[in-house]
Amino acid sequence: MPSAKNTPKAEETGRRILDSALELFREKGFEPTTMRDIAQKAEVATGAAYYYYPSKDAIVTDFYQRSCAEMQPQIEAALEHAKGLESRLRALIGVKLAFFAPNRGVLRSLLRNGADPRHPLSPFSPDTAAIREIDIAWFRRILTDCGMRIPRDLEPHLPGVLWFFQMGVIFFWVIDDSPKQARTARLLELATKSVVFLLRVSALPLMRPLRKTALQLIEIVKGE
Amino acid sequence: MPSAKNTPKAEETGRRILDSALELFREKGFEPTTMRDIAQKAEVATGAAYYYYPSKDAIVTDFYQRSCAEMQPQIEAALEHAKGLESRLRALIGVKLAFFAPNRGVLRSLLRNGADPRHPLSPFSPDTAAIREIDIAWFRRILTDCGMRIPRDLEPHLPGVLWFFQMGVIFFWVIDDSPKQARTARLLELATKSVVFLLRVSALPLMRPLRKTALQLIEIVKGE
DNA sequence: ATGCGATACTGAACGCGTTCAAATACCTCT
DNA sequence: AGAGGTATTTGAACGCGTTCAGTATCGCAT
Repeated sequence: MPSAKNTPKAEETGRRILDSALELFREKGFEPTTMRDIAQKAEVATGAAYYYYPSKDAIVTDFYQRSCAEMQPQIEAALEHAKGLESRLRALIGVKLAFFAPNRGVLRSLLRNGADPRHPLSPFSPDTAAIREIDIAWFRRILTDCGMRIPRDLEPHLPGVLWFFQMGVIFFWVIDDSPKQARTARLLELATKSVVFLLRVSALPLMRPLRKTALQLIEIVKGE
Repeated sequence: MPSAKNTPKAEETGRRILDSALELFREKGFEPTTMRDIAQKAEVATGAAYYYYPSKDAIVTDFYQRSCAEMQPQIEAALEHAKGLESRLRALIGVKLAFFAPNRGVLRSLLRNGADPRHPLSPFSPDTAAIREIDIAWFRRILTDCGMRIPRDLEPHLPGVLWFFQMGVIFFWVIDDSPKQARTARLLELATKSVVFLLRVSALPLMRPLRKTALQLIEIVKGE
């Protein structure tokens, strides 16, 4: 949201800046597009963009936030058509990849500053906590709905772990330069299968010590 | 190597630029340090640095390459004192963390452009292939020396997988802001144990189908 | 209508990484 | 010693993201 300006005219200007930016990003990529380009296309002065967005990166963040909102009904619909944990996981991640497909390059610039939670643009930063929570809630819902027996100790962490898994897939996807990102498609297929399998066997009594170790690792990475 | 200048005087200038840069990086961080700062401290004109280094980032790359060379004997020594796969893995990774400890922030800037193999600074880029190969060779050696039975099909991929594991630890380490990076220490301990355990069970006949799946995942990620 | 405060916008300027034409230092051969 | 060429060094200039002191525009109470 372009800093939530009140008047209709201002909102219009904000949209024009966002739309111009995204079009240019898609056209020539994030870095080659200059703020002067964006302002010119939106028919405002260079500085105007900064009245609406604190930085060039913030435009991408805004795009990402809007996208998340837009995707909610699509995710809902996709989960309607898919039953079972595995196909639902695939569906959930698939919706996101399909949605972002025209803007893969834009997303890449967002993940540039990667996993450093210090950087406000990172998917792990406090600034993006709200979006992250919404995302994680979907995984939580899928897990509780699937009727599968989930070990008590693992349960609270699993949505976050699956979200992390999803981020990995998305990360691979933005980098994947195989034709039509075919490698990502194969990865998603096989990795989802594997994740569900691991989840299944993790409930076996025999697997208790292994599960406890995994749990410890999760806790270390999460930082208590 | 500062573009391999021949005369002694030029080499001296190159070193002065590198040393000034590293000192400033350590002192105030990578981004706050400007090329003008570096040049001034090295007592040359602003442009001179670019005669030796094509970019600010390249200074960090050079530092990284020199570090790798310097670490070789230390690694050799560490492996002398450690026996067994697990403790050797820990020792190998431990040497790197200890070596880079005074320059953790500098390394962070190197990993900023993270995992995009398109970016020349990435540890996965073609430009850094030489260093990567040296690194992987150590893992290969540890594996062959440890006398453990390694499944034939997994064998060619394992050094690369362990190297990837190491990169994960290093990545976690540079962003770990717990006191004295205690979390990384615990992660290294537990994760190394787990990796060796997984390797051990992967040879069990019962695990064949699981291993084949893992193999497929590795091949997808490696890109054939 | 008039004035006034907030909102929306302007464009010059800043500091950055980087480039480059020009100047200088150095070496070699006669 | 001097000419010519290469290696090194200079510092102004460029384009970028960003900032900011100012200007215009608008809604509204008087």
